[in-house]
Amino acid sequence: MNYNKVVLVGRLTRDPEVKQTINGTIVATFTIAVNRSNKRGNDEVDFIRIVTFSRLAEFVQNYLTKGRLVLVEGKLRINRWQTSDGQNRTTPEIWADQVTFMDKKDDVPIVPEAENEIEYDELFDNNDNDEPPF
Amino acid sequence: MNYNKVVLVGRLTRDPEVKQTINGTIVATFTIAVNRSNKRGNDEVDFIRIVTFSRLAEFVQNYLTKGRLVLVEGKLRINRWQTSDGQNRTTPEIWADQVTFMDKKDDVPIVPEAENEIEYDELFDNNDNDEPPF
Amino acid sequence: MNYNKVVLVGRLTRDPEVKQTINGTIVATFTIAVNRSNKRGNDEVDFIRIVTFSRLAEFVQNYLTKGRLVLVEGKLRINRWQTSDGQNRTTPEIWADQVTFMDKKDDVPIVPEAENEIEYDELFDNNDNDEPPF
Amino acid sequence: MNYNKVVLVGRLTRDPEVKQTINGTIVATFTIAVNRSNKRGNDEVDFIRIVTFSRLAEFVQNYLTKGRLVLVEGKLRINRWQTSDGQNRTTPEIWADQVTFMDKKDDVPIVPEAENEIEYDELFDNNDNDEPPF
DNA sequence: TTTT
DNA sequence: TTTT
Repeated sequence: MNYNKVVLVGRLTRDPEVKQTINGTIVATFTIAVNRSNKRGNDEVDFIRIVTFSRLAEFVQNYLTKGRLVLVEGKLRINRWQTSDGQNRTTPEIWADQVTFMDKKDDVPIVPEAENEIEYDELFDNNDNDEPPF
Repeated sequence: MNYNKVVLVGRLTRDPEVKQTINGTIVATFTIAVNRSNKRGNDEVDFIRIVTFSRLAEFVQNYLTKGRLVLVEGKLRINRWQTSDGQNRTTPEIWADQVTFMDKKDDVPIVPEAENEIEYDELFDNNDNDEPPF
Repeated sequence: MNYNKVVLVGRLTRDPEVKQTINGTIVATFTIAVNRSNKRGNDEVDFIRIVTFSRLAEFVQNYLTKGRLVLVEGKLRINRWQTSDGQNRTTPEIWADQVTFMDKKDDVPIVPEAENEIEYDELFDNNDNDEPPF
Repeated sequence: MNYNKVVLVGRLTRDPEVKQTINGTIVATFTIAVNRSNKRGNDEVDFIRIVTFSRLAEFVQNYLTKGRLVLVEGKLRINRWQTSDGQNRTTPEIWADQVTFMDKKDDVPIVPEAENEIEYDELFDNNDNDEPPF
């Protein structure tokens, strides 16, 4: 009974950083600048940290660079942690499950999100009446 | 450079229908009534057809019933097809990749959507400075 | 207890059409082609009809043209109607409440969506302790 | 060319707090707990701060209470501020433009979001051919 | 009926 | 064809 979805379009503030977890999973992180569309200028920005894993992280590593415009879909996480002197801190970040280019540069592969890989027209026998395909 | 996302909350108008594709994939479909929140009454409704596959379809088959309130996330598809006498028709439907209960009945399992199954706290060595965990 | 949200990114298949309602409200409609990102080519498309009103319709009329890439946010409506010989038909369309360019051409005004027009920094007295601004 | 949208479903951790800005605008804030749907238990939660203004804030003040399940739609803001001793801090929050109940208690008014208030059926002259209403 |  |  819970739901958490974020969709953002913005530009990379730097090239992504890539690390590996202790069990070998690749993790790519980057920050996007999302301008707040206010009428008189564009001085307000949110800098939002994006985290990607595995196959999506490899895509990010290989193709995303500073300045590119991307659409990011994922979940908002509010990470809670402590400083060395025991103060509580909070870091927001998006765990992305989809990243799509919104600008064209060189040709770049589409990153297939995790989903049903079924071909629609192969699904059913033809029907020959006035009903929709399902 | 394309994106397609739909999020709906509404009630099942009937129990789901379950079929199988010619290669054995299970397909469960149902319609939800999504009321348009107009101020003076609630007479306007959109009846929206939802299609689910595989594991999600099994979940739908096992737990969704007429009248239940669900959140559905997926993609809008406008299917084009022809009647037997050659007329063009169009059927909108949502190919869901997530279905979540919004009402409580008996206890029911969470359906895990396809996603990164990584445990956050196992990811990295502890850091002992004033930096966030990544 | 209902919710209906659609977010799409796609290209205009033609220039918008503009009409007026019987009481003078301007209505601009257009269709966007939203490609389904399948791996081996890009042959599958959804053609989705978008409807805008009033101030947003004027923006659409003035700045949107065939081929432009836009992000559209709105509600899915399944309109039910009858043909002249009494057959039931159904037409899906998106009633947009936000349209944003995703490609750059000439400079074009931002269309302010209906929202809270409050300036953040004018909101409160300065606080001079360790608390966030609210 | 920027976009920022968040949709969350979760429960209020406390009753909302209500303040006023220096120019009289009412501001209601509250925190929702959004559980991460992990398979083996439900120990992980994100506590996400929600900010509402004006009419929506009044609705929040009058009807939302601790424990209620709500759907919140809005924009993610990463507020940057400084502590009294000059340290930089960051506070994430959602500026909501829609809040909807997801549980039923007593009957409660629908809060109309800012949008086009046009009645569909009053829009056009009747058409009596095989075309959809627009 | 369709966009790149 | 329709849910609360």
